[in-house]
Amino acid sequence: MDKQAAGSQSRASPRQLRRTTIDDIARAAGLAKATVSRALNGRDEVHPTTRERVLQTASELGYVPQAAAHALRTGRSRCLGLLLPSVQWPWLVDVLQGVADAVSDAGYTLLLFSTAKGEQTEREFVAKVLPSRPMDGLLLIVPPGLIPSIRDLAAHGLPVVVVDDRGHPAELPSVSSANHQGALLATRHLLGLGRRRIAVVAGPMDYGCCRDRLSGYREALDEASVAFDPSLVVDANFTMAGGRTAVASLVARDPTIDAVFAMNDLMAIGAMDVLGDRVPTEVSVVGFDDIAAAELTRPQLTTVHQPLYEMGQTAVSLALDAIEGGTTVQQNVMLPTRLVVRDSCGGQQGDQ
Amino acid sequence: MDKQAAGSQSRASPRQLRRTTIDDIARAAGLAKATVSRALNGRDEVHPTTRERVLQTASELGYVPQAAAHALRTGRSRCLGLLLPSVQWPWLVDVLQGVADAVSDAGYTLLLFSTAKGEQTEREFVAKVLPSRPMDGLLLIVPPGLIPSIRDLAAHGLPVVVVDDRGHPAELPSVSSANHQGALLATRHLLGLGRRRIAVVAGPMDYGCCRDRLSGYREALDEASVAFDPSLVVDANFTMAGGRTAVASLVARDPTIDAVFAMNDLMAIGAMDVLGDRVPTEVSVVGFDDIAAAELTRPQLTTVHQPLYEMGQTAVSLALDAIEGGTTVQQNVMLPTRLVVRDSCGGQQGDQ
DNA sequence: CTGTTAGCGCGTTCAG
DNA sequence: CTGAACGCGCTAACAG
Repeated sequence: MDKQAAGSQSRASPRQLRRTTIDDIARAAGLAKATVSRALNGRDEVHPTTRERVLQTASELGYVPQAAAHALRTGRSRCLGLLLPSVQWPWLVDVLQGVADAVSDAGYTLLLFSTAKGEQTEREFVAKVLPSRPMDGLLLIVPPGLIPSIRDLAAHGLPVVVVDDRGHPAELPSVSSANHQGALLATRHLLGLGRRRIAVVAGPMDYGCCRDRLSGYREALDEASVAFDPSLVVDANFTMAGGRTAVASLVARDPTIDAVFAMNDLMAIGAMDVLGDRVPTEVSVVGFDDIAAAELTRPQLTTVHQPLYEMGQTAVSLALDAIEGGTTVQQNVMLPTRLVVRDSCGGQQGDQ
Repeated sequence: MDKQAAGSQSRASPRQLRRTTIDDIARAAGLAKATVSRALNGRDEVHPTTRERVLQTASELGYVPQAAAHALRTGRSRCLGLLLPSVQWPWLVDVLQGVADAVSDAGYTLLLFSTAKGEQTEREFVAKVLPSRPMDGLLLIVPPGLIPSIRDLAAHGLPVVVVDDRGHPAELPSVSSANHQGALLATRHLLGLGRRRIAVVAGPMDYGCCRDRLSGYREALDEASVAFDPSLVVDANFTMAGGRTAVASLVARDPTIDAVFAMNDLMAIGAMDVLGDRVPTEVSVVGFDDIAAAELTRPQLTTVHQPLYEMGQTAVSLALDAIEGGTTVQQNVMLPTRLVVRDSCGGQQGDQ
């Protein structure tokens, strides 16, 4: 009994027409399914004439391979997953766009997972979503905490690429930017302007990027023979509000501060908020990331540019290499940063 | 070379290479695949004891259903697609987060497609990605141009929800915000401040939202018996740069302008750039969207708040209704807007 | 209530 | 070079 009998619409509703399958095109071309499959995928040798006939009727019938069937049979879905905390972190959108474009260029589909809803979401992701294997590779932009459970999955054969934070022993392929170098440039710039009491508004120190940025700061200080003063470093949480309270308490207890190096732009903006008119004449402020908003503040924010879009692209190509090359090539790519001088430090154009 | 090799230890080690299938758990529990499937999905009546046994051994074996197989068999993938121009439009990230959270809450997976790379990408999406059916429903945030081809797909049974722009005859389910009302509130606010020469920096008029915002502006003018002057309306493209040039040319040819209503925040910020110190004393500026950056400018931008996150959530639930209800319920949801008074208009706190 | 039997659409053995 | 089978993992028809 064939419920396939296309003629009889058992349902009255205007449901979709039956999709054309390789079987349809085989019948139309007077060939076998197998031949059609081969011609379409170019896997085996097929007679040029036959191949042409297949391609012809395939396009006539408007054939499009069915993702689910292909995935079931081959075990690969041509999907890439991206796990991130929240798209509302401004620097993330550029990475995301880079990922999205690269994924699309490669003929893949992007699966987006946000853990904004908290740890519950993370656990579910690791326990349920991941093992259902809806993706061939996974890009990770997450706080350090989640990584261990992910590493297990990587060990089971899922290519994983970590973006932005290689604070963890670099066991996983990763893409980061030159955090140390960026902080070095920023601090040198401040020192070049004559600043000596340079406060640091730090991010959480379990982030590798934060540790690297701090070491860059210290290296610049060393170069200039300025002593490192731990009391000038205050921890915050990457938010504007965090930057505000950090700087407020900082200047309250030490009025000699003449510069602020914030480990991201949001905190730098918060700092400028608190400092008000003292920026840039009395106090210089420099940020990190170069998010779009850095041009919106008055004065415009001098900051360390991270090649976020390119980081996204690179992460994708690393994952694709691992997937298509089959090899889990261990690779840790670091992209350069550069200082973008705007108005929040005073002085004239300089550096680079 | 031999991926089978690991099979030797697959029994002893808890990290089996071969994924456990419904078949494994059937064998382990001494039941048939079908029974296991029923117990797991709760579709048919299963004896409580049996069900318990199945659940038990399933969790012992660490069973997780395989997405591809389920999708092939059922025809549904529990995936929702989101098509958008570029995540770099600031207002979009809030919508995106709302979508991402709601999709995840529903136990679905989010597929993200960006057409930032241009029309080429759009065509490929409609021609290749969509018909491969990797998703059960599609959320659309796009320029008006793409809609027609999408409507065809909707007619073939794919639930589609349009976000933000219902300029097209409302044939598709949609989520929008009260654009007319928002513009009305904004313009009233300006008029209440004594402004009479209110320029409009418009977006492209093929967007329904822009037409609605213009009509709101005009209604407020009518209420106040202020004549509508077409020469005060200038088209721009939703960007900061566009806002700058629009306002520059506007004030050049008409120095009497005492307010600017920009149809989005980016253009409003561009306007403030050009107007400089004249804001807010001589010229008031009001925007639309209430993006995060609206609080970053000095003066802070007074603007019309759109419930972007909620719009994303709502779009998802509309799509889910259509998918799970089976019915293509025609629904057009409009969420309220409100005026957020900050500093860019001068005067005192007022209004709504 | 449960087991048996068929496929979903595709790629990949095997024969010919 | 092509065709006929088989099966990926799962659910939906029928029996029993």
